[in-house]
Amino acid sequence: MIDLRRLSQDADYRHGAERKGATAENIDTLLAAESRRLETMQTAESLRAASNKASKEIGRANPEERADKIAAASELKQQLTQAESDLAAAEEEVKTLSLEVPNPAHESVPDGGEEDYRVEKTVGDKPAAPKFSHSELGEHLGIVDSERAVRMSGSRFAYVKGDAVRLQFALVQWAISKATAHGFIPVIPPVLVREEMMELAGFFPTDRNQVYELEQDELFLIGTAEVGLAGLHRQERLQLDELPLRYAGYSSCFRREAGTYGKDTAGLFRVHQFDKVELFSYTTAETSWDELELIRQLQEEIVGGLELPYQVITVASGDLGAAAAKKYDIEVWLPSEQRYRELTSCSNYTDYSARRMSTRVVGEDSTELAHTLNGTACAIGRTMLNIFENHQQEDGTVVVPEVLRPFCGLEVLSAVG
RNA sequence: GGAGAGGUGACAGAGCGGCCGAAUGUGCCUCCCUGCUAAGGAGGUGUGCCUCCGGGUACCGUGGGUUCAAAUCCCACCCUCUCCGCCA
Repeated sequence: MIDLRRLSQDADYRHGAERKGATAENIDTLLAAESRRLETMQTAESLRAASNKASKEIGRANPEERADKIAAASELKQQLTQAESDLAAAEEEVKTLSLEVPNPAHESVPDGGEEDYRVEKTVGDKPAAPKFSHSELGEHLGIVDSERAVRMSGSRFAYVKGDAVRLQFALVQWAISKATAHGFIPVIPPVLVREEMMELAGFFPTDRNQVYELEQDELFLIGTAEVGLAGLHRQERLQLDELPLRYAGYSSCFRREAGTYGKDTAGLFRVHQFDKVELFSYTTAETSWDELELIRQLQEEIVGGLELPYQVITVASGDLGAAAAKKYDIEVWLPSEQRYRELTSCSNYTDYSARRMSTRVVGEDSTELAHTLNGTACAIGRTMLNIFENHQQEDGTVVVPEVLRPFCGLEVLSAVG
């Protein structure tokens, strides 16, 4: 949720929201609704004050005065009921309209849409197309079996087998050890959550059709560990000296991938179920921008440590999503497609998400909303497939990155069986 | 899945429909006393929102209801705990 007071008073803030697609009309309508809400709230509260006062007098009144006083209080109560329903309507309107206004973009974010990102840096050499694409390689070695998974569960599922499993666990261990070194606390969150948590974490209603629902139990399968980490300190007041609070959540993630028919159908690139280590930080307003850089740096350490060629981009304002004020993506060169594909991303949500969650920081002499950030430490499936291609030798064998060897004891991936 | 108990402030734990934002105890903060510490004494100690900065208002698991008035009565839901069953 945006800061309505600031939206009405801070021109830069307002401009940031407009850069993300909120129209002047959206904003003015919202602000008008907000001032109506404040007005009706004041009316309702003063009526309630009068009503409370009248009620208290009844308790102290003589028996013979009671009837009159009750009648008078009853009259006030009717007015109050009306005022309260006006207020509820005004609040509803503000709530609905505020969903249309995204978290303002940071000044360093370029204008434009999906294509208008800014490349911040490029690292590593881009290999030529490999002998096997990642999906061919998986089938070739028998370590990713999509064909049988179709029988089991349908398209966009896979059996991961043999050395791919060992590689997966090595990646998890490696990523978590890197994150831990930066103070991130490892967490395994629940993968099934209530509807309310999906809303509070900002995934509902927007991404509702991307989420699996277990109707019988009214629970939802998370699409990322971010859900559990964002909700960890809901309605809590964090102490300034315990910040930043950093978490690295490891979980399976489930996505329906609605509306992606025909895209990336082969291999592990886009599947309904995958594992991921997700970073999440709670900070103050003063430190969140530094924290974003820290997360990005950690992500680069991970991707770079795996010796994958990548570029870092700053996502343009129109492609940010509602919550992010700024977002970096790390895109890895995928040799079979001869282009960069997204592997990780990290965002500063500033206070937008914390406002909805009511996560606050108690300072020296004031309490303010926390700033939250999140980022991918390692999307296992996608990282593996990037290794399959970028570390593939001319003969089609795949060399395991140095840093993972202590964790899996493999130098080269072998075929199953 | 079956049976029962319960959800009140940092914690423990009271609370007749009005004088309850809520006793009391512990903890915490300030001060006094005191070689130090402990003990003892005095005062203070929740959060959100609105504000003409005087205040006002809301919150006792959540949401409804009854009433002039609800922590207190009614309904539904959620959660926790105990026992039994099942189980990685």
